[in-house]
Amino acid sequence: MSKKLTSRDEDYSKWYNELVVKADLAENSAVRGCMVIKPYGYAIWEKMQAELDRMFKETGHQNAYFPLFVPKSLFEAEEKNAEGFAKECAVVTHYRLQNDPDKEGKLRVDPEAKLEEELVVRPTSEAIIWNTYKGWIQSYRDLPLLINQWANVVRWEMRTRLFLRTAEFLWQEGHTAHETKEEAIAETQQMNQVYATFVENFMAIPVIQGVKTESERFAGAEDTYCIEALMQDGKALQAGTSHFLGQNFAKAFDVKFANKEGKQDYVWATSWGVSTRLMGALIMTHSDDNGLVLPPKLAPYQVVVVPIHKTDEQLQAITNLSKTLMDSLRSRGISVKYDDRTTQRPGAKFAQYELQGVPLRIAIGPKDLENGTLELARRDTFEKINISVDGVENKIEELLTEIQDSLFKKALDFRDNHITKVENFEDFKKVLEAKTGFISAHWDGTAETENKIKELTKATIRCIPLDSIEEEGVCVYSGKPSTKRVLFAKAY
RNA sequence: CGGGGUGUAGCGUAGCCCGGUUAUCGCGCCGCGUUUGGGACGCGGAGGUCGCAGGUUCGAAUCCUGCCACCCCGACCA
Repeated sequence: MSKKLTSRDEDYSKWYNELVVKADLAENSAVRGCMVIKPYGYAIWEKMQAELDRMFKETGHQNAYFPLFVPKSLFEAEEKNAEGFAKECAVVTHYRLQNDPDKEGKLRVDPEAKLEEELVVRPTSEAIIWNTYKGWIQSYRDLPLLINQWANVVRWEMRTRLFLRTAEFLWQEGHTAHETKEEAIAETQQMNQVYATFVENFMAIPVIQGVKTESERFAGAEDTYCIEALMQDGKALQAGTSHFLGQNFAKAFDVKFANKEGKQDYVWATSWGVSTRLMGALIMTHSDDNGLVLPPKLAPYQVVVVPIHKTDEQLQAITNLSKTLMDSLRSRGISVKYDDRTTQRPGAKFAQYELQGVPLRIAIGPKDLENGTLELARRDTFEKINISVDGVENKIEELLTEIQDSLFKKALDFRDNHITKVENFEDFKKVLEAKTGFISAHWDGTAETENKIKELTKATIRCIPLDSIEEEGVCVYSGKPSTKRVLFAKAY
């Protein structure tokens, strides 16, 4: 009914869902828990993919592709990993349908076509990849093996949410093999840093780099590095993870190599991934009650031009002027869309592009034709200026940079204002209730305390920040001694 | 799988308690015209197995039974 979105303050979830649908990013599909990513949403994902892919290649990685199906026997080889994902696996048991003898026009699963061995639809690809790596690695000369795959994975979640948690999602997963423990750890850290750089510089989302506690660690990993972001509702979002897998998978899949001394040794492994969940982070970090706000580096088009006219002659003149301007902008690498639809009025177009988060909007009307000007409007601040067409390219370029920077600063301010140091459990609960956000507190290092706090407050340890300084303190819950603060928060 | 809720046009809904003849309204959609500097207006029009299956009744969107789906809160999770 209402063309406006539900306000963020009123109902954050509702706002989020409406925004995703109305900004034309994605919608729920008829398939349970799955999502249709619409062209506009996919265009943003493609920009993210392109930049990440570039960064992966710059750090020496190559792309490859592995099967969707993982035979159960391979899947269960690394026990902890299998156990961690077992509860959310889709499993293929048959390979054929047939006409149902009891129901005209219906099909049924052919009971004769049962697979010898069930196939697990990959919830992650360590198993199938490490089983393949066994054949690729014999010598230290084959190492390091630095491979990334762009793929879809399936995790049969109970409750799903557009982009943040869907039964099927798109991601990239890097899987590397190394000669030494040190090298593998360095790779794990490097890729976490790549993620942090990408998310901050490209998506304008500030993140905290850290290490997961044992209970939050990836199933089968020795150590999980992560980047954690803070959403506008004060909840944390895990935006990416990078795992040091030790020799767990090498041992499970018997991947040995001859080292320089001629001795057989197991390789050291890492895996790392980010998913379409980043789209959720993007939406929840920058958007407002008018819709999506996109950082210029991610916007499918950075500038939209809306002509305003009464007569065909005016439209023609505006189109001519716009073409020249757009050519000039495009030659500077700025993407522009020209919207001369006569089926929508200007106001409707303005509202639509605000909803879709286009960073800059240009309106050109009859008055501008006379004066040689145009109206330039910022999506993030709604600031409008009338400016001469001559030399406007410089101003546009400048504004795009400024918007990118100011989105990051705004998000950073918000994030930093929502990290609260807390010394006792009463304050812990108060801050979590009233202010929300991250809580920086001492923790005694035990899973027992971690679980108890989770049980009592729903807050989890998001990470032990990499830059956490050594300081004497006592655990916020147990009162036992502690040497470091960790970050707690309620999370998505 | 536990606790709560909802299913009426593409979307959002009224009607249901207290059964009654052609199922309400808004958005969107189609046609014609007038419009176009912030979500246009007028007139006309199309669109419905009222979630599904039974039952009660002269008559069911409305009452009863069973089933299904979805949403919210838990548990699980990138």
